[in-house]
Amino acid sequence: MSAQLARPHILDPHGALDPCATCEARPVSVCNAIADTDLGRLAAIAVVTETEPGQCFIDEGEPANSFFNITAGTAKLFKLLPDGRRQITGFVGAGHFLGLAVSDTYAFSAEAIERVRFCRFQRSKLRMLLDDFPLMEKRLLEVAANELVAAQEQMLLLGRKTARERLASFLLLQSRQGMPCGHSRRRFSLPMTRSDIADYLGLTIETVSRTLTKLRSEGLIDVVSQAEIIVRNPSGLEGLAGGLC
Amino acid sequence: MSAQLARPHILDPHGALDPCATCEARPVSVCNAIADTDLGRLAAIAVVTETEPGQCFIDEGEPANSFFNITAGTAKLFKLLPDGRRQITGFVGAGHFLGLAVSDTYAFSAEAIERVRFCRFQRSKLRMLLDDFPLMEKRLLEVAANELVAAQEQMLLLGRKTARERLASFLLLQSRQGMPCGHSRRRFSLPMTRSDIADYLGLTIETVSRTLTKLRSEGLIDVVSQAEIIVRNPSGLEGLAGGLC
DNA sequence: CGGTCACTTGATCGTCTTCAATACCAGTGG
DNA sequence: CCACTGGTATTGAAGACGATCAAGTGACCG
Repeated sequence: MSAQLARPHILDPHGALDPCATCEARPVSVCNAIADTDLGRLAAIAVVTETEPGQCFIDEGEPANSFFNITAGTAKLFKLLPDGRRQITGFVGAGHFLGLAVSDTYAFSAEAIERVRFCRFQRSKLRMLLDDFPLMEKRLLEVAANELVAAQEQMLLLGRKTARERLASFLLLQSRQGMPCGHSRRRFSLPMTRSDIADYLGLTIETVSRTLTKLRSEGLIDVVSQAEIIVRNPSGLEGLAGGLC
Repeated sequence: MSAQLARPHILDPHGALDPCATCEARPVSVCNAIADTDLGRLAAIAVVTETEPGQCFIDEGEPANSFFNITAGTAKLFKLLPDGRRQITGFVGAGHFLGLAVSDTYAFSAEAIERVRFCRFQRSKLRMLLDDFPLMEKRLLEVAANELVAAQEQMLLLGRKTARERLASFLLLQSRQGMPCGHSRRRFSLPMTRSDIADYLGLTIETVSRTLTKLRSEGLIDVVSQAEIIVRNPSGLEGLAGGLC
């Protein structure tokens, strides 16, 4: 018998540390639908992985063998046109579940912006697990429903809002990122580049840059550094964004 | 005792005709996750309703008390900006389930294009029912996942495609409407107006009209009547649409 | 036959894109 | 310490695509 580490109370039956029990993303993730006592089963099929910034960990069109659950860092999801035009469909952080599509290939690509850590689940294994934990399936449905609402909001932005309105909406969204519902930060930093913002808002980097400058000159925001934003006039921004809920 | 109607074999225990057993939308709807023997419970909480074209049956921002399941006709889903700009997020037909949002108010409005028939379910009642039929919850998750994929495709369209490409994508989508996966019709009719198409594609009616004329003059399509389209060159359209899966 | 409504077509305009130059910043090596 | 480099962001000028404004067409209907 090999030497045991300390803290045997968080060892699972196989003698390894249970990563799920101590996972900092659990409170904000679908995993919280699984009781502590059953957490070992989830941990048993989770493969924790880390990626460097700029690294792609999901490729549109490839066979969809895995589900993913982000536990740290930020990634961008995007779709490409044959000629290289790109649409970023979302920025995802800790707690976000990926790969829900029913199709047998991924419908989008995912690339790490910051260093990203995630759990990878083999689809077939997770599906079996879900059969035993209907509560988690319920949570997934909730999550999917919320994402659908967000997607519709983004369609409104892309189809009908001006560049100014898009930037205002985007900045407000970022200021609420990770905050409890109804709250926001006045000061926050953007982990993504201007190019990412442009491809998320259906604009060019030049228009993003120009519009940010304009918003700054009007006193609505402050651009402390390239990545650092301060919202000077939240209600003004909200007015511009046009009733983003 | 009151007089009985004929066809007693499709009477449910309460003596009313079971609408679900004979529903023509059932094969294409989430209801097919419920076994024939349990169908009475679903029918018991379904309120069948019909709406005239142009009538709104879901209003964005109103308390979300009901789920809906379209059984006939076509409706448009849309969001509005305070100044009246509109983005149509989808056209939905028989089998489509509405109201999945977790929020306590609707995130979009729905208006009948053709005469629409749907089942209305009180949210609380359907939620209780779902607890007893996890298979239906599974189906809902599948449906939501598929809609999410479609929404991302639409974001790509709205954010990065030109007017020509948007029309091409839209026409291909319509030509596949209601067809088994991988199939499409060469000839089909559009139930919606140019204004609806414009608000779905993030364009104006003038641009939609002009672009259709252009596609016709190039021999890609034929516009038989205002509502009737024939695809003359499917692969040409697909090339334009740019890899719509 | 006049009215309405949806659609089409034309002319002009404006927002955002494209192309191009410049600024900024961190890292590297002389 | 300072030039050099590569990547990212900003700013400027010109151009294009789609929007806006406006007029005309055709179908349907009372």
